[in-house]
Amino acid sequence: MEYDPILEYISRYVDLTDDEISQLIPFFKTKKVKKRQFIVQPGFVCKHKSYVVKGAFRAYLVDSQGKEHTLAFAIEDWWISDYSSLIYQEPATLFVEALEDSVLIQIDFKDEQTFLREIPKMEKFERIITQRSLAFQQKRLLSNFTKTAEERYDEFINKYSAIANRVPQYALASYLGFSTEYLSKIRNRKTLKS
Amino acid sequence: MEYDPILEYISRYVDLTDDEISQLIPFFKTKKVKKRQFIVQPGFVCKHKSYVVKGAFRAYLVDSQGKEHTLAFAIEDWWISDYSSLIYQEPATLFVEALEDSVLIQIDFKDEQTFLREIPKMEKFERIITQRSLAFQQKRLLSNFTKTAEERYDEFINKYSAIANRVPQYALASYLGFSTEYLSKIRNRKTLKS
DNA sequence: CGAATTTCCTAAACCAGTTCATTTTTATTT
DNA sequence: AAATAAAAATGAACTGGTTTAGGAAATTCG
Repeated sequence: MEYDPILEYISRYVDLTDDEISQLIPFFKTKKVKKRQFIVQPGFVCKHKSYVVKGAFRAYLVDSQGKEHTLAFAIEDWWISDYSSLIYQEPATLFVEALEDSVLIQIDFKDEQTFLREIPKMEKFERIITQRSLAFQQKRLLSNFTKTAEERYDEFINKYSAIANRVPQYALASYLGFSTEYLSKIRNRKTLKS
Repeated sequence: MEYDPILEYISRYVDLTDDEISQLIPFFKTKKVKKRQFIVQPGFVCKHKSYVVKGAFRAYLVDSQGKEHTLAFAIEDWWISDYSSLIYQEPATLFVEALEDSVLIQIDFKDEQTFLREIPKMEKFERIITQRSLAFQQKRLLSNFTKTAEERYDEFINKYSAIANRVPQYALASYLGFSTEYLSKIRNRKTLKS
């Protein structure tokens, strides 16, 4: 069924009864977006969290000098949003852009507050996936501190080759925290060696 | 009472009944630690999360070149631990060290699993504070990407002067992601200006 | 298909922040 | 209070990564 992927995702962390599943389903909304469309933009409050059924996204910030910094990627079976904007319901600072024609399942922020009250197991689900995101973010911060640009590149290619092959290189460079020019230099160094 | 600070903290996010409070209290353990003592060390599984009643701590990593990188500080009314080690119950990679003689309230990881089952409101509490930590971490990552060393220093001094004045400068430099020597340079530049 | 736009690559000059080596200052211990 | 250890400052030489400016490929779309 249409919502099987997201239900399967949730069931990895909590066991929902059939009843709970039917309570939950009305809160899901499918949304299609075309390449280069934005689902979140600075200045507007982020109203839902999005689960990627098909396609690819990036969340990025444009700084005062006009440079882009990618905070997150999402492909199939990942979530994406402007997290601060969503939980505090304040204007977003990030762009979230489709890198390909994509399909999402969205959950409205207010709806989520409702079902968290109605289905306590969903509190547990939220708690667990947030804890995991936090652990992930901490690893990334440490990786940025302790590793060189080239080491971070290698690490990403190994861990997330599925993403690396699908996103533009300028997006990858801005995720890893260096310039596109330097990414070229790194890749060039590597092809010379082999 | 001994546990008032932590109960007050929890009550900012959820309303506990007197019953729930008495259910919860047996899970708290007070612990005193001396300056330079470690409450978490690499290789050992982190067994509790700690709420700081009095004192100051830092969580840091030592990289392959022997350099230290501070992931977090905690003073009164903050929490600290090696988060990954705690939630996955795997060996820690961080040191968590007391920067002053301190007093903690600790919650054992397994005990927490128990009361999360017994007191559903605590699931909500955990969910909310984890969400906030995640939002905080994302801001920090973006700040590292978009700002210069001096801007990050200024920002920290403004937002967390209480911490900045209490922790050694090498710890602050390693939190902000640059060398102690460079921190000296920044401070020197500033005192010349004024 | 062909034109326009977006993405990717190259190379030299440059700079923010590091490294190394030494000194001064401040805490801690006896 | 002296002795020792820990933390902070200084300055010169250096380097990892940026900037600027240009050209070559690859996509997109009428």
